[in-house]
Amino acid sequence: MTVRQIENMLGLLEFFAERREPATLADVVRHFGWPRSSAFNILTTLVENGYLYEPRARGGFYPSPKWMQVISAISEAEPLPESLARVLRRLAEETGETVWVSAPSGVFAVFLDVVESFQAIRYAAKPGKRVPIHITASGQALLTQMPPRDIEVILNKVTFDDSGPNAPKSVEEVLQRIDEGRARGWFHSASNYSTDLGGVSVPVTVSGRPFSVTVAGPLSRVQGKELKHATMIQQALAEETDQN
Amino acid sequence: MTVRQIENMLGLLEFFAERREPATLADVVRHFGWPRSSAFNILTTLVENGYLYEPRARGGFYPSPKWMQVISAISEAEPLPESLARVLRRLAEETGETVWVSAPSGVFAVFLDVVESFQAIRYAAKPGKRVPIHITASGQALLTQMPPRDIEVILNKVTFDDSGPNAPKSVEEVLQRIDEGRARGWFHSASNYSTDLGGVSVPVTVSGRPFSVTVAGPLSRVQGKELKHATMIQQALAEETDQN
DNA sequence: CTATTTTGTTCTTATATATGGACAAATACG
DNA sequence: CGTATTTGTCCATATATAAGAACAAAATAG
Repeated sequence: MTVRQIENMLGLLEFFAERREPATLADVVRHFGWPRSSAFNILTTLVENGYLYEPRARGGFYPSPKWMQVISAISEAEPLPESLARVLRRLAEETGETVWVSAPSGVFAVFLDVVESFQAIRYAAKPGKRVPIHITASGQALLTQMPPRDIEVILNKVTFDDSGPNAPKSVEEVLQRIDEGRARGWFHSASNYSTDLGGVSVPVTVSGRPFSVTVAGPLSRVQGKELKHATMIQQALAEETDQN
Repeated sequence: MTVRQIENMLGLLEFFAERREPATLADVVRHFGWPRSSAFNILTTLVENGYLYEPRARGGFYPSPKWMQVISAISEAEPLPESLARVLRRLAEETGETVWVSAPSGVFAVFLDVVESFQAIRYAAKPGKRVPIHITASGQALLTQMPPRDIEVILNKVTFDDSGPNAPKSVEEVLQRIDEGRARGWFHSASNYSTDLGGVSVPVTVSGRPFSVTVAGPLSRVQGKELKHATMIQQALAEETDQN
């Protein structure tokens, strides 16, 4: 079961991130269609805890710097390695496609950082996006770095429901693709999950944590470039990171 | 009424900010004493929305970089003016006391940024802290920058419940102190709100937004230094900000 | 200055949901 | 390798709470 009020408040945060200026109670109500009293309760809760304030005296609410204080404490403790950020920037330039770093999260791979392609037709994704770990290139590149026991546990829980046309259809097929990818040094996907999306992913371990770096775009544009992209990723990783 | 689930999730965030490493469901339950199923629901909600992930495959949950993405979008839009940050750092050094910038928030003044004194006995405060706008020096320095109409509306709503020994006791007294402070160029408080706390605050408007800069510490240490501190704040503001 | 509309706030109750308990899966122990 | 313990997940229902309605205070229009 999901907690509605938490989703509401995440929605509110994203609302402010887009709007980028204070909003009144009425603005919030208009945007979300929430009952006034409910919106009022949400705003009040945030205000009383110091996470929302009224910058210009009766000119609406806006998230306070307290967020920054808390979040930066959190992300300084377990930061995305700077080397991977460099790799992303470099690959974005070299490939012209959307590139990202993922990490495992249960039966999913989460995107930790994304640099979107500048091209009009591109794979649009944001940090926090999750894709099934077993049928995507990003995911398989993560799985391959785990001890067999962990892989087994995770694959025990996956389903093959939301797969694309070219996705593996059983745990055995997944294990086979992992073996292939491991031997090859990179993983690829062609409409495994999102139709018409093709991508190449390379596993990398930085300070003991498993990541994968992926380059992806519309199939029409990336097909045939798998080896080229894989090599670019590997080279970028080799040159930008020390401990690998 | 306050929304419990939102407070829970703020608590969770602060828990991670202190802990600085992944926590399992069991860790969370132990810390908060929540029922397992409830904690599970909260974690699940955050995970499904991409705000929490499992960095090391079955090694607990941790907030994802998605927080950073959203929060930095928010705080870039309405940042604390860099000039005020400089003022704070300088005053912290010069005075050796705790210093902060506040902004209005309804009947409260919120602390936007704080630099705590390094001394053992000091006023300890964090961004997000709120104090009554009408009985504190920080608050009065904000009020003095508002049009009379706004002041009237705000003072209509205040109460004199949680006042310290030296606090003004009526709206008239507040208005009088504001007049005095405005004439003097700075506001001061001696046990107005927190007993034994003394402080001096100076109003400043940056790009149309009202702020106040405050220096405060234990009464025993700051008493008699009001004018000195006020002058230091004014000088720092004059030298570090252009548009004032 | 008065009437009208908008915005913020309080309260009660029907309704959504937090929770206890029961289960399953994984890990630790003997 | 079998048993005990810990951890994660599901579900029905008693309980907390979200939301409608009604009010008050400001802002805006006339």
